[in-house]
Amino acid sequence: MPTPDRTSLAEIVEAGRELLERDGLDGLTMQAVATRVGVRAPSLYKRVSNRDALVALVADATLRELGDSVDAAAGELERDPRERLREMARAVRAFARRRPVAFRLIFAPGAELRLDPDSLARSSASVVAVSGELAGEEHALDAARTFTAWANGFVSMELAGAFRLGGDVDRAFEFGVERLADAVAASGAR
Amino acid sequence: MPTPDRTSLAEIVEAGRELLERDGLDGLTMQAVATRVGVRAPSLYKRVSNRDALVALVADATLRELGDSVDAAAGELERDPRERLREMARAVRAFARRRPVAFRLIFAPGAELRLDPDSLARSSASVVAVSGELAGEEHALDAARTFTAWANGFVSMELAGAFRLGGDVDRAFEFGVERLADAVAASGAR
DNA sequence: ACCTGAACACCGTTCAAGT
DNA sequence: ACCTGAACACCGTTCAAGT
Repeated sequence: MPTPDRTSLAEIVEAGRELLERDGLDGLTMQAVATRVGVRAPSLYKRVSNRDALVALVADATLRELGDSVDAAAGELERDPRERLREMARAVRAFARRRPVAFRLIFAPGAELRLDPDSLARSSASVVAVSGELAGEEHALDAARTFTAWANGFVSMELAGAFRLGGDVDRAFEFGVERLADAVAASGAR
Repeated sequence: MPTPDRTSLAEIVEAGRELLERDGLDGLTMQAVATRVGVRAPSLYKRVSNRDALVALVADATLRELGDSVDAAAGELERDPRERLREMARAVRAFARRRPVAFRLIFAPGAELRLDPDSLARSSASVVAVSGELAGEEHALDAARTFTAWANGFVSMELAGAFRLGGDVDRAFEFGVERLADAVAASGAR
């Protein structure tokens, strides 16, 4: 005899995202998620195979949101590609500040977490496009990887509190964007 | 009546490092460490205040080792700074492959982990020095941060399996080193 | 068909009792 | 002064029993 559903996968993932940001990865427990969606912990296993799978779903949702933010920042095709690259870098940094815990989860996951290739592809599409404009099509992928590595690395180090030698971190960020744009553009000129 | 020590802090940290690499952060349990050093879990609390503190000691030991590797790769002062920068980047990548779990732990720590400022300073000294040679003293710190962000970002993404769009990752790495060296050197010319 | 309480194995941590 | 067993609170996960 059927019972009406008392929760849903989407609600569970959303609860996971909120708990992750509020209480860290350790605070994302099955019991806390269950309480938040109004159910007992064992019931979660009807929708999710285990905690790691739930963490992966949370990471994937965040990766897609990041991809959308960067896409939006990339803006119109007509604009100066350097300006678009700059805006994309700022969007990554703003996103990391909005969801610091999830950002770390995506870019330095535990060994078990495998990000969905489709989500990865979507999240990098606009970076590859702008990089191609700057560096030329045959260097688009290498240039996109160089830029993405710098942006994620900078933001990760900032979140980790690794910039402790003084100096102005905002200025270092803007310095980096301009140098990266130059570097990538230079490669197109060869 | 005193009892002879059956273990030491150094031995505990070393056991933690081995377990971390072998079984991941989740495998670094107080019980596993205790077994490995031949003691019961409660005894560990004589030398370490709790598990997080032990994890921090493990991270710090790894950060110092990374700093030493990069220093060694920086080599002689007389050599071409671009070549030195290249070797330093390769040293970071080699280190990450040797200790992937610990590398991730350092660059995307959980919220609680604070790296020791002294260890951070030591590990970045030679990068700042070489960057200063390339970019000029007044841009040394910004340039070092740009380079370090790229190197750590690239290696972290590689470890996370984030480069899935095909293409040659080794080539992307070498492309990145050359572009970063150019970018940083260009800033010295202004 | 979904939900629950009970149960199991495991973990971090504390503490009184041993030597 | 260090080490231990026992205990507590907590977690992930399974499963038989309820509706």
